[in-house]
Amino acid sequence: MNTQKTTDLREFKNILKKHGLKATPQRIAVHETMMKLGHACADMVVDEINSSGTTSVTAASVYNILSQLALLGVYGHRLSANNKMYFDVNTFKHVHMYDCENHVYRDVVDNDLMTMVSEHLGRKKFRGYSIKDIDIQIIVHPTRRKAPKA
Amino acid sequence: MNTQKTTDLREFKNILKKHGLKATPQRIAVHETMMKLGHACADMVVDEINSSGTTSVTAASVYNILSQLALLGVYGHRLSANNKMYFDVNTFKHVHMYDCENHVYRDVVDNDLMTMVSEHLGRKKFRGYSIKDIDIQIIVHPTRRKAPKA
DNA sequence: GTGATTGCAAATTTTTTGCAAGATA
DNA sequence: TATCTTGCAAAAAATTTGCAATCAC
Repeated sequence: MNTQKTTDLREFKNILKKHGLKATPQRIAVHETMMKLGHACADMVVDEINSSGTTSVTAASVYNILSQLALLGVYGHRLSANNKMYFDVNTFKHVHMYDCENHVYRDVVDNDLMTMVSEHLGRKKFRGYSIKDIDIQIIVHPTRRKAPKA
Repeated sequence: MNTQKTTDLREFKNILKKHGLKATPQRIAVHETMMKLGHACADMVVDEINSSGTTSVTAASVYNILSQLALLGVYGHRLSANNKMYFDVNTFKHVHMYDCENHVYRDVVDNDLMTMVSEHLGRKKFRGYSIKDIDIQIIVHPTRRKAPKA
């Protein structure tokens, strides 16, 4: 279970160094974009970087970079209902709110809930398995007011 | 939020009829397989059906059938960490246990937990959104000792 | 300098689509 | 019979891979 956070660029470079990874412009750009977007999938990051004009990346590199960082635990990651891998700069223990119409994630900080659930589940035994993580997602949809849809 | 269950074949046919869908051998086979497997993704269903010899289906049809049934709320569905859509015959409100090594889902019936979380979240307000569902997943990995596995 | 990293294009994997042939009510 | 469904093959969409060129250290 991951409980770290990496929002500072300097710290990010330290993490890269610590893992023997080079601080390439692409990696920096990806991380800056992730810090800006919060939750994003590869194509969003690619577009954001390439439209900013400062750095240029290919999709393949972004996929590699994001996966690698997720593997190191620097990012969280999850598959959304629209079949894309979303990465999350914030690896604090938190709940996700997922807008299933617009495919947007938002963090919900609710320590009471996390604690409550963790403690409840900690009391249970799952024969042959160890709990690695607990994932809580609140699936929401925008409260429409005008245009009640077809 | 879905709270129904469809494990009976007769009831399944009624549901099809109710929605104006025909009780084709393929749909029956898919549902029987889903009842047998509990949680499965399209390719698992295809293999299971085609290896049983009784009925034959193509992948495209299984994808269509499963998606359609999920849309009707007959099945639940979720994307797993190995990037495949898993369907779930059981649409009772329940928690999922996900073995992230073998990519296997199991239902965990824990009404206390569901109630606790629902009540807790019901008290919160999410501006502009309505809660559609609450998804709790316990990500586990096998406690290697004597190879639990299937 | 040298090994890590990127870019590029092609390959893989999962899922979807269009349309003709076939089955169901 | 009229329509819904399936099968087939090709198309899409997301992600991965192989390898040469390039860059960070």
